[in-house]
Amino acid sequence: MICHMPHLLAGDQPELDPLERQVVAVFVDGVKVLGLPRSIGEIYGLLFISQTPLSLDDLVRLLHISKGSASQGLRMLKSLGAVREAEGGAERRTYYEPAIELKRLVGGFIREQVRPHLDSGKSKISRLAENAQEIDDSKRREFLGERIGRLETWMSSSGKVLPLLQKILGQ
Amino acid sequence: MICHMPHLLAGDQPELDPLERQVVAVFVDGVKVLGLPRSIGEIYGLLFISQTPLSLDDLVRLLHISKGSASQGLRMLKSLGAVREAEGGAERRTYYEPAIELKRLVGGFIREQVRPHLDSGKSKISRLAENAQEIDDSKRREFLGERIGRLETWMSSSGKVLPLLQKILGQ
DNA sequence: CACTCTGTTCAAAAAAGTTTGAACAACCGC
DNA sequence: GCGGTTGTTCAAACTTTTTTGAACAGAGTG
Repeated sequence: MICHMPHLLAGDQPELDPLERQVVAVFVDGVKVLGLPRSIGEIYGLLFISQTPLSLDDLVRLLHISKGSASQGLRMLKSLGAVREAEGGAERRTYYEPAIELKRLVGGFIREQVRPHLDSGKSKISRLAENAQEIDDSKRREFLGERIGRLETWMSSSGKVLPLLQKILGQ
Repeated sequence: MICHMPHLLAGDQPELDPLERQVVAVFVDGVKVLGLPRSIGEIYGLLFISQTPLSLDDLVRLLHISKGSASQGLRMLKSLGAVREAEGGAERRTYYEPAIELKRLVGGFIREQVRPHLDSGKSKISRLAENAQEIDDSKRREFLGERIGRLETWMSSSGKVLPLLQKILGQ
C-alpha cells in the first residue's frame, strides 16, 4: 500500500524558492554563531519553513547535500531535541519535523553542548586547586589560590545562570 | 636607563611549570567553547596566572607561538576588553595584564561577538518578513507569517536576555 | 642618519573541522 | 531468501580557520 500524500515541498518541488533559501541562510548564520556546522542550519532551516515533515531524501534533494551529511545532521538535531520524527507516517521512510519552542531548543543546546564542557571545566579546576596547594613558595601559592578561587566563582556563576536562561527564554 | 625589574615569569623562566600549563589548558578549552581560537586561550590563560604583566615577547617565548599569533591574539583580547596594557612601564615594550572581572569579560564578548550577529540576524529577518508578504498563496503566506513571527520573537527574547545575563554575571 | 628594538601585516603553510560517497547494515514485502 | 528501499558509517577529499614567519613600519637612541 503505497499511498503517499503529496508532500508539497517534499514530493515534487525540485528546488528551493528564494524565500526558502533566505530562511535557510538565516539559520546557517544562526548555527554558525553557536559553533555548529552549516549543514545543521540548512536542515533545521528547511524543516522550519516546510509545511510538512520532510524525509532524509527530501533534504538531500532540496539542499544538495550528501546522504551522509543529512544523516549525521539529523542525528545531531535529534540529540539536541531540535527535530523529531513525525507521527503517523504509514510509510516506511521516516519524516522529520522541527521543534519550534525556543525553550526546548535552548534546553537541548545547553544539555548537549554547554553542560558537558562546563562540567569537565569544573573538574579540571578542582584538580588545579589541589595542585596549587602543593606549591612551596607561599607568596605564589596565595596568588594562585586567589586566581583559582576566582575561576571557581566564574564556574559557579555560569552554572547558576543556565537554568535562569532556560526559564527566561521559555517565555 | 635600562632598569628592568625581574619579571618573574617574564624575564627568566624559560618554560611553563606544570601548573601553569594546566591553567592554560583550562582556558584553551574555555575559549574553544566560545568559538575563539586556541591562541586566545593560551595568551589569556598565561596572563591570568602570571603575577606580573607580560610582554608580547614573553608570550612568544613561554607559549611557543609565533610573534604574529601573539600580536593578533593580543589585538583580539584588547578588543574584547579582556586584556589591557599595564601602567607605568618606563620601558619601551608594553606589558599586558588580564581583566579579571567576569562582568567585563562577558560584556566584551557580547559586544564584539554576539551583538553583531544578533543585529544582522534581525535585519535579515525583517527583510524576510517583507518578502513573505508578497507570497500569493494565502495559505502558504499565513504559515510563513506564523513561522517568521516566531523567529522575530526568538530574536527579541535573545536581545532581552543579554543585558540580564550581564547583570547576573556581574554578581 | 644609521641602527636597534618592538610590534604589525599578510601570503602561504598547517591544522582543524566538515562533507562526501561508496560500502554496508537493517528492514520489509513478496 | 531475494531484491529493493532506507538509513548509517567512516576514510578520504575538501573547506575553512588558524598559525607561521619573513618583510615591513615606526619609534627611540646615540
